[in-house]
Amino acid sequence: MKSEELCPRFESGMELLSKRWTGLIIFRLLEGSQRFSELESSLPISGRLLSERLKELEAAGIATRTVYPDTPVRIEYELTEKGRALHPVITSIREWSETWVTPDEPAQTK
Amino acid sequence: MKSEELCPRFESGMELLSKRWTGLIIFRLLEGSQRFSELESSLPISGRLLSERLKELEAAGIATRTVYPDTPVRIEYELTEKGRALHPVITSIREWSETWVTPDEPAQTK
DNA sequence: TATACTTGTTACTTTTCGTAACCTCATATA
DNA sequence: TATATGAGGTTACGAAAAGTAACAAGTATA
Repeated sequence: MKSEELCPRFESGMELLSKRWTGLIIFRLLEGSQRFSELESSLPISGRLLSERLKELEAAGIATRTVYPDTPVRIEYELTEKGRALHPVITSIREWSETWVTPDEPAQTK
Repeated sequence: MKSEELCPRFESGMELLSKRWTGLIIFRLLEGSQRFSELESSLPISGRLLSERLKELEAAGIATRTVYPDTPVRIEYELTEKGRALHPVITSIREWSETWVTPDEPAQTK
């Protein structure tokens, strides 16, 4: 009565996406490249965590970081092809949420 | 240059799904109802967390817990309609993972 | 009485998160 | 020269969540 093994790629992908804030950051980046401060002000995430997550996304090949030596410096984060391929995932989560999540279901149950 | 506000339902749904293990538990339950011990042995999650997550899924209306007074007692966890509606989400994550996650990308980078 | 089985819970340690203060680099201003 | 300003972070530290292992409740059988 054993279930099958988990596919390691699926497990790995799920682990990436199930880190807190990762999904929302990708959602924002799907709208187009974003600066650090734009992400920070448009999401309920602190600078420390945002910095950490962006490094993880870069390391995973999902986003890129580009430095523009303007003044003051401007840094743009942008999805790679691998990152843009997450569009259907985010879309399906959004569709499910719109249908099934009730408005009185608070994001944080603190 | 402000981004739009996040849809509260989307944010809430994302938060649910981005809790560690939630996605994998739902993946297993999509295969059919499962007992506590089946979930525990088929996923790399400890009993303590599994118990916690199943309570959360029940509270969110995604899964149900049914007691069968066999001997020893048998308890089955099963998805509700709201839970089964997550099928497209899990499927899209699986498709993305199979295409984009490299085999050498370990689930845990410990 | 003792043992076994399932479904958890408790106690404890380690890791991750959240908050706020601080740092760096490049200009701009007094 | 001194200091102020803005972007993009980093550091320090207490709080919360996760990981681990031992134990407990309920029921049946030896």
